[in-house]
Amino acid sequence: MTNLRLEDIAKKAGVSRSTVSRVVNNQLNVSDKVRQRVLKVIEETGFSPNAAARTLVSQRSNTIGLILPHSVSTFFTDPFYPHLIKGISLACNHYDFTLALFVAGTREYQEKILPRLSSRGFLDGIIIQSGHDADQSIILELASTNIPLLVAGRPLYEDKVCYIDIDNVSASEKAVRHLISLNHKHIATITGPLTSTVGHDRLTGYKIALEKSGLKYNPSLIIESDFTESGGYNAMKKLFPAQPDAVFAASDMMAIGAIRAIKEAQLNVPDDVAVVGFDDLPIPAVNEFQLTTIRQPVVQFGFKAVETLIELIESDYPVIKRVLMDTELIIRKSCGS
Amino acid sequence: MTNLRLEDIAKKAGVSRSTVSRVVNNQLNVSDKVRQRVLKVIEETGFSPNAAARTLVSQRSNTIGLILPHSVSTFFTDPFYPHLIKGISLACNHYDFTLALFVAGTREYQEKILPRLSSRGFLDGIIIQSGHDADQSIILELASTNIPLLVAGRPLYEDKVCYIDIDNVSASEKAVRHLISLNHKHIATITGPLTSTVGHDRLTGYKIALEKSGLKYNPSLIIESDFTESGGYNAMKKLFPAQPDAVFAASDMMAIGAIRAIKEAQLNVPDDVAVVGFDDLPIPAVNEFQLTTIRQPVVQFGFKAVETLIELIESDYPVIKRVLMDTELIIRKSCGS
DNA sequence: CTGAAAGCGCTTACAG
DNA sequence: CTGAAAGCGCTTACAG
Repeated sequence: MTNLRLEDIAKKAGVSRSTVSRVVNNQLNVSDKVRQRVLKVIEETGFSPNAAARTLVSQRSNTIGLILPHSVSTFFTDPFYPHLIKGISLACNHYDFTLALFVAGTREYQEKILPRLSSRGFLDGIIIQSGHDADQSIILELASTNIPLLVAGRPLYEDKVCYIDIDNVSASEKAVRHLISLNHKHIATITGPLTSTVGHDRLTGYKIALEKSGLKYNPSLIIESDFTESGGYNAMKKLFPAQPDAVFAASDMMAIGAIRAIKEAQLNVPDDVAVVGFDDLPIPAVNEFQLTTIRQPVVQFGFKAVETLIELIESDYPVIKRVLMDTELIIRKSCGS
Repeated sequence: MTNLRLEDIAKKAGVSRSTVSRVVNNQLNVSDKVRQRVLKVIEETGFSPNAAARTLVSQRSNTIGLILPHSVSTFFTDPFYPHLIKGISLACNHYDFTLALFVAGTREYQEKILPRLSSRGFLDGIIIQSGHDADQSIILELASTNIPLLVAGRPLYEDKVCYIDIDNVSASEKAVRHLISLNHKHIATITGPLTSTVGHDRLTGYKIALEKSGLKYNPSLIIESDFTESGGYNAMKKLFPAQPDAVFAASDMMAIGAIRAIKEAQLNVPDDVAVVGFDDLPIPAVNEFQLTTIRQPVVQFGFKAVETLIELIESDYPVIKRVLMDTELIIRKSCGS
């Protein structure tokens, strides 16, 4: 564990530096006798090779960066992020990569971080979690560094970069179709911010479902909100005049807020207003309200993101990749049956 | 942004490699004329120095590791972690360090991660978030690698390693003293797991407060729990027979669970049973119940942890550091006035 | 103020 | 199967 070099191990084992290197890297062209001798010395000394030297010569750091850009203030309330990080960490451990985490916070920090991100020989690839319009410039900047880049969340200029996302459009369509199949006619939606592609895509799914089933599209049944509980509550209050018999909220937190508003209005869920959410958060409230919702495979999403990035890293020529992940409709009681 | 080297910039600017290096590193012994010329070429080419080469020669990676060990299943529900990560990230950005995150998950992964952690030339220092008994072996293992190590959370063998922690003992003492000052006589406590130093220290503070004020120590007023809402709820139910007039819960979530149990028992908070929590979580429930609690400076804690680690890294000889951070009693209505 | 040279600790053709 | 040597891209005394 001290500052031993390959050279020192070589001397102790009575072989050359090259041979020790081969043993360390599990190459086969070493006689068993020599290998054992070298392994013994390594064991005894606790030697482990210098990562920087390895990176320098092999041009591979086995490190990937995860960037959470400044628009992520929900980082602290939304269980999405811990789960995403879990999935990414699992995959990094599995594939022997190290994860460098960058919480950008503000534009100022983005600028401080950028040089570090783009310095050669540091990161083999980068995942940036986004989907918000405000992050598009940093995405394009990163894309121009030639370091393999994967956007987690559909970016605005999707033709320029590789990305992975939940299939928000068909997930939402699935949720709304379920409401339609239960014979609801006046289906409202509370959207996420339409400055983000997530917000946008979930609204698109809603529209497609209506269209396919021949239901009328009614603008007064659509309220833009912000993914939060209080946002959902306020949005629901604005929806009452339009007399919806069902609501598709683009997040569980908004669904929970909406339910609070519905109950305050002395109405019943699901009899007066059916509610479907989105996320399937592992929080007590989702259970308490028996929320029907869309389950996002967040951990798998993170895992798959790393796998996809590694493919990009190992590909010899530039490729454009798109990955969309399927979701599952979880039927509970908030929309009747 | 392509694979330019110092050498290439030198050639384009008509100077030596050494000079370019000096300019890049902002050293002063370069004439202004030459500096400008070099800077211009750097600007035009988008050159940025190779991090691995730099690390190799300078023996400094400017990267620190944060390890979240396997006992951290609360990672996904407890806002402590995102806030900790925020503080650590802020400090890393500020001091130009990069954060490598290791979510150990299981013992198996701990073993996979360990070689990477201890490989020379990769991390300048390591922060391990812990305080749980189960993590002691990995802490001791890391301590033996000679890489500067800071434990975030008081470790079991505190004489062997550097650590930073919230001052849990005096925080709890402060909380319980507050209850005593309000004339409560039968003060119960719901502790965290006593297999963790946090759980332990908060209980110690409780005992000290009682002792100092001459109140009798009554074992039936102490229930061990697990920091969760349902844990607090169940613990409170067990406490009723002992007829407490106040409860100090070692976490806000447990306090909220306790309040639920108290209300179910048709009792009133704070008139029948006063409640004090611990954390001051930024969640709606804390506000809703007007919970009197101890505010932990979690973001500052993370920031300070990085600063302390950097001191360790920059110190020429091994030192043992201890940092305890102060807390604040936030008085709301859950314990009367 | 500037440059030539050594060296950080590895990997990997190349030769034997 | 094994070793000598070159080279990855920097920094930093040393000399001028």
